Amino acid sequence: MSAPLKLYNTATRAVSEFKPLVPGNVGIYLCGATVQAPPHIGHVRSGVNFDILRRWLLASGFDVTFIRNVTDIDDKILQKSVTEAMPWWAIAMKYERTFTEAYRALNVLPPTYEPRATGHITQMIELMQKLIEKGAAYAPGNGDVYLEVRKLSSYLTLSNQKLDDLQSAEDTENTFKRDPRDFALWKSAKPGEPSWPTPWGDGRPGWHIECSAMAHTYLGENFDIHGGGLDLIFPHHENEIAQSQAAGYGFANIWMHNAWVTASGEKMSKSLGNSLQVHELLNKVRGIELRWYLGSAHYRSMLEFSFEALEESAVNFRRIEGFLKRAIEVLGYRPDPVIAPEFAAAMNEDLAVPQALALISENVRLGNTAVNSGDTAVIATQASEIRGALGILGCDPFDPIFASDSGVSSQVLDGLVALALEQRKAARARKDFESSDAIRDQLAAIGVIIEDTAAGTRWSIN
RNA sequence: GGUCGGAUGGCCGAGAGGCGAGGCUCAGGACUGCAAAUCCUGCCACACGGGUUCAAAUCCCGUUCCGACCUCCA
Repeated sequence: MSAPLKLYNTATRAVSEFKPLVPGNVGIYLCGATVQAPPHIGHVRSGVNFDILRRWLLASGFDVTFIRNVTDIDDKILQKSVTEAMPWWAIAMKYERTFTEAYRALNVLPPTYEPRATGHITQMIELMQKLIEKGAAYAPGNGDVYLEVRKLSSYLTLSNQKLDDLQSAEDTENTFKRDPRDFALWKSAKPGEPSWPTPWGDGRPGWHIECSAMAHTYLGENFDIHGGGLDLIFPHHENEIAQSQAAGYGFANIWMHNAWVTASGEKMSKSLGNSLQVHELLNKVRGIELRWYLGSAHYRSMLEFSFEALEESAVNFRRIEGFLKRAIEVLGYRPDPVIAPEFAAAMNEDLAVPQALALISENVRLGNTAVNSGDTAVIATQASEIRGALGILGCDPFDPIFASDSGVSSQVLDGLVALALEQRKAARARKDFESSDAIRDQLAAIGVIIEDTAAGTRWSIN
């Protein structure tokens, strides 16, 4: 490829050339879901954004090891366990499935591995042991284990804060901390809650330890990219860095954070709560259209959600899809995906998807003009470039994951529509437009849209 | 209080000293029996006040407004 890939690094607040630790290989750790509720579109925006990164790295010739964790134990899961009267592990699995389904509906590639927190207790204990040995962490004796942040040589470098400037936590009930800013690596067992044995007593993981342990397990002491939502910078990622570096690991080279989905300017999870769940929106638009929408803004920009914007975005996508369908009808085959140099240049500039979208629009325009004039060479070129771009964005309509059902039922459908179109054609031939329009209206009423073209009448399902 | 990010045409959304972003909507036009689809044309915006410059949405200074995080939110 021509120009090198450049990425924004939250740690340096700058866009710089991406150089993997091992040439040709990229290790990515993405903070995945805490499975305590079904995913809303903010969750999957993160999934989609990093999926685009992954696909682009793959297309650029890298081998990518992509780790996306599932945090299947935390306070809220335990709360849900009470309110939903189910074991905590059943809650976790129930919601993990909803995430898996959402990712699948949006064509987010399955990670190379998807570790669960509770499957890595051993690694967490090892990490804590190391931290205690090095004097970075302490076990006050009640079963908790804390990281002593005052002792760290550096802390809060990612969020650029000063320890003393932080508003102190309100809950002063915890008297086991040496400093209110120390955070729990491990929490002592409370009655009725799940726990695992450790040298310091029975308990369960704190929030941050699992990611450090799992990233270390699968990607090693140093790896290339760590990603997640903007809101994870502090405390989650700061604490991951603190733990890992105190243990002597280099940890992540580049930190990437996606911005939120907002509504009326506010972070969606605040203003709309859980109302924008993925499965709800999939009743309004197809998965490929929702993905197109979520991927269309730059990953570091807030995406201002509205149903109108979603619908507009879907209309835009259907125009692209419409050209591809027409192109294939004219050509008689599916042009193979090709990565246009301009598209590559845009993607290499910190994944400038909006610029890439403008290029696709140009491709569509040129392609449609070529369809009108019958210039098959141009049609093929434009269609190939569009498919190449859509493939990276995870929105290729011919991706099998988006394939609509085929088989017997669609054969019958083809036949029925063809029958109706024959009738209409006959009516038009005898200038009986009243009848022909009636057929068109009736088809439209059941969701079959028809278009008369120079090459004949084509139809599609609305 | 600390840290970080915004403010762009009716809407979404890029860009970042001069050269049209793009999409959606809308208004004309071409094509069509009429539609639909498609193409063409138009709508020329950058929170406010100063300044620098031949030239500022873009740089500098100041102001206003909005949002996020501050120890279990993507």
